Amino acid sequence: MVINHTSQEVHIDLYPIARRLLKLTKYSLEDVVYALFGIEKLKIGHENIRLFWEDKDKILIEYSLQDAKYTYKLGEYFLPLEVMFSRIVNQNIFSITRMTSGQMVEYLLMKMAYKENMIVPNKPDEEEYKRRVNESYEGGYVKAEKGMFNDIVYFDFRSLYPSIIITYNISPDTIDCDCCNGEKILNHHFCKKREGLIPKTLKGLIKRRIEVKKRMNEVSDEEKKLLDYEQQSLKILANSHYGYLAYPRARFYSKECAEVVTYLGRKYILMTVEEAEKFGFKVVYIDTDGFYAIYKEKIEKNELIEKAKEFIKYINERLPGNMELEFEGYYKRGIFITKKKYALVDDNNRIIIKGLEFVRRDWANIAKTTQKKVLEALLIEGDIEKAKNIIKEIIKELREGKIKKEDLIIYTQITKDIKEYKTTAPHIELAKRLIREGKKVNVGDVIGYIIVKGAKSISERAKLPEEVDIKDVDINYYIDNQILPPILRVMEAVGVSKNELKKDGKQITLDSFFKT
DNA sequence: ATCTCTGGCGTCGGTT
DNA sequence: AACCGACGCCAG
Repeated sequence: MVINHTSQEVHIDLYPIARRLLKLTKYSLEDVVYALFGIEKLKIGHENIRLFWEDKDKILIEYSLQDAKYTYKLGEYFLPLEVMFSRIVNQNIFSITRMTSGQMVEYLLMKMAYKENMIVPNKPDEEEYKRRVNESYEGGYVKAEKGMFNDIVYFDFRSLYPSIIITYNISPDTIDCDCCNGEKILNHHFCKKREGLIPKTLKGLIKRRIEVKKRMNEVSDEEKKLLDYEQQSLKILANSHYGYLAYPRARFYSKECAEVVTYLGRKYILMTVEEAEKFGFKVVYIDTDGFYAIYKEKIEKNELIEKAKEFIKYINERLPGNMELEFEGYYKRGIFITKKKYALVDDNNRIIIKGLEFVRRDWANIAKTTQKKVLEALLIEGDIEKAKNIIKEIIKELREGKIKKEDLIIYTQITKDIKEYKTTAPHIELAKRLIREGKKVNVGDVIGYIIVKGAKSISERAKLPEEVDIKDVDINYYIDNQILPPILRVMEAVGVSKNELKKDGKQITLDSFFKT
């Protein structure tokens, strides 16, 4: 896909951009373009090759026109961000579009190092790379309490890791310098006299972002859009610096620096949580740089929000450097299931779902939508009985065969060469069979499959959707392994135990309970 | 030929 | 039945 700028020889290949986007989805390029821009799907594939020969001109013109539309729309949508990266990192757009974030950070740091008259370290050789890969260290702090809560507030640090790096001057060129001998953090100290390369770079990015955001309020809508892209790209780059420090192929690698960053992150989130509890909050969920809390006693919503703002003021007066806690929002109800899995609803009945099966690609649609309906019943209406009825209803429909094939497809990605897999799994076994049949399966392909009836293992019963007759679908698999587990986890979190759901039944399966 | 990092859950298919 | 490694995908 190519943009040709007629007045000069600008030649931008949009495929790398499209590929990056597609990697995140289970959809084809055509599907995505259709969803984003509403351009009709059209392929010059087997389906219309006959048409191609019969009516060569027409189809060729149509195809070309559509290709141009695709290209234009993709460019319109993605190029501004790439252009901004290009300006900040000072590399041409062609290169930028095929760079990873790690590479962009590296080029930016090299540019800064040049300005500072610093010598840039070499890339590691393979031996050094392997050594680095095996170095591991502790990351963010996570803690979760199971249950449903009302009147929840969420606090989080504004760019926690970047602000720690700046505040403590953490950088490969400042760690354990010979000129200072200050306070030790994890047995390391950081130079007090010279500003490090990474803090300096981050400061620049953040300062520019603040300026851009300020300017956004003063300009036309047209210009505002562009500034928003600039602001976004600055944020992405700033947030990538911590990861870059621990990236084994980085020139400016320093596991020690990364380790200190996460250590301080844990220290500050725990300290802040402790202060919040002293302030009267009860913290129910913590993850890395933010936490959800309720108030120890029942108070009005407005009062709660006042307390939250008071706490923000109190804590920010005590946080060092440019570290800052923010009051992100109020939620009228939330269900916390495990670490990394929870759902919330705000005042406008907007539901936020994190980590649950609903947001994952590798669960069948029927399981995901059922979970969402249950969450809606619980979060918006607080109605456990209604949630149970939804489950019964879905299972009844499934038994009656009222189900679309598409809702049963499970999508899983092939992430490496088929020969390298050590275990058997449905998508792997299916991919192996496709290869045996002479079809091509590439790394990165997303395989969609449906489980059919039979006595063999699940892997052996995974079939391509087009091979499956709806009558052969293993409904029991979908009920017991797809629909029930995700919703039971939700129900358990709101205090309905599995046993309770089973009633007094000993051999009564969950499935049969829901049938009645 | 790689693809910024760690923490974490849950499935599948094995083993004991 | 309990446990474990490989795997995929998500949160932050």
